Amino acid sequence: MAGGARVEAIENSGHLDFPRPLTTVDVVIFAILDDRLQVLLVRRPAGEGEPFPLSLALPGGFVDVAKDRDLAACAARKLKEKTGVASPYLEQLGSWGSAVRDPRGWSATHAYFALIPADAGVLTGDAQWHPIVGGRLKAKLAFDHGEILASAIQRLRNKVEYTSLPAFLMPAEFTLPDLQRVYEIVLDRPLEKSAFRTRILSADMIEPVARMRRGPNRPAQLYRLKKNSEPVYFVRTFNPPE
Amino acid sequence: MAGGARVEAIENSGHLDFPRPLTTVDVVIFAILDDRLQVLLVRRPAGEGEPFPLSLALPGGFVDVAKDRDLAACAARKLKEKTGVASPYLEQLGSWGSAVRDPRGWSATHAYFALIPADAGVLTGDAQWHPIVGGRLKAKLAFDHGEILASAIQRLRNKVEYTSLPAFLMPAEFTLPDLQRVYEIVLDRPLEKSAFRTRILSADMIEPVARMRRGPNRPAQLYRLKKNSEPVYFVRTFNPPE
DNA sequence: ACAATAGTGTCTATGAGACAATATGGT
DNA sequence: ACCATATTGTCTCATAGACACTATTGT
Repeated sequence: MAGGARVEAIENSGHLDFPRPLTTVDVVIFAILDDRLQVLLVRRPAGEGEPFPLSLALPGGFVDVAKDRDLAACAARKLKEKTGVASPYLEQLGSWGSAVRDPRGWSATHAYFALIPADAGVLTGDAQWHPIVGGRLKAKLAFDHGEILASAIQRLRNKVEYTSLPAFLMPAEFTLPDLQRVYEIVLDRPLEKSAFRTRILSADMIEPVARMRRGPNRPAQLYRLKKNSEPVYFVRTFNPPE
Repeated sequence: MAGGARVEAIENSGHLDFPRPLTTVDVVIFAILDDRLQVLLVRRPAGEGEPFPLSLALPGGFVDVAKDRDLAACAARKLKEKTGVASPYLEQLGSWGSAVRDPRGWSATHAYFALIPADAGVLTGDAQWHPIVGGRLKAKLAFDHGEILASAIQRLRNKVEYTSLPAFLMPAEFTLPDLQRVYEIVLDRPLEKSAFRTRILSADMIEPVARMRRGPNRPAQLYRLKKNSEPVYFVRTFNPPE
């Protein structure tokens, strides 16, 4: 911070009295629905002076210096408001700031990245799920939110290669084939069954529960995430194809 | 942005008229000097009303909405001012914002992370190198800069396990043993010679130049980074010990 | 019995770790 | 010749990929 910032006291006052950028927080919220990766988007308001009226945008908004203790709390609040989910996987994605990204002036947004289980929470208000097809969203988004979303998708795919992140997209109980399907949906390529099982089981991240999933075929063992739900890092990626 | 943010228009204008956080950019600049990883720090000014007077801090300062086109440009400017280096490896580290990190009020900083070669640039002004010993800095830093630095060290170490990042800490020409030494300094553990060479050479990130480094023993081939200096991601980490 | 999916085993390839062997300069 | 470091090779081990095989349910 502040190498040269001149802070003058109140009498000397007027200190810190230079223009400040607008400060917002936006959240990229992913879930798996209908066997697809989907992202939660809201529609911009149409009011007078609103930028990008009625465009789709990431949920987010201005930091409320009275209400938000810190950035992560602000992101968690926005997530809770839109989805009702209280303790998801939430990590910081990065920040985007420039003179031109918001027509109202120099602005910087702190972007977060959340994974929630398909069965968690209930949508509130104007938020809706939109599928990611072929690693992209069909629609154009307001501001630079398209860029932010692309960055989130890339980060997710990247991390899925070598971490247990998809576990946070799963419902409370799930089978190994379920989990593999989620990995495959995110990576958009098939994975090899036995290598997948070996990796996941030796990572010690899930534990079997006493029930099986039954269907018109051989039942499958149900698992749940182990308590300490930190993501696990594998020492190798899934070897990319080609 | 702005899903629910109530922007009150007085009629229509005067909106956006709520308190905004202070916005700064800080840069964690690493280099290898004296066979150690070092970070560039500045001393805080002592003036009236300055927070953390005379403490050590990361170089940085307020975003200048008149001068800085975007956050990355702001970070590059600050790096240039302190080191004279124009095009280093520069990536975003994350952002830290809260009501209490700066006594002057709610503030958010966008932290960047730079790697520069030992022989690049010349320090200007108040900036000085400080060694990282045992993965930590001895001194306490102003604000939450200790936390930001710790995060940068962790990110660096993490990425060094599976990327070619240390290449950006090297001078224009270097030998493979030089590069290995830098990896070892950052990771603070020895690496195995032949595995290291195989990995680096098969990554196609460096190319031999026509000269050798000569000394009191067998000469070593000099290499340089290949043109497109994107970092390379390996599919495995260096296997951690134990 | 059959279909369908769950789960295991076998074989090969790749690349890391350990460590030995060889190469090439200066002195 | 000898020292010191560079560079290469050999052997073993872990894990991914390919793919076949076995297991267990409902119908």
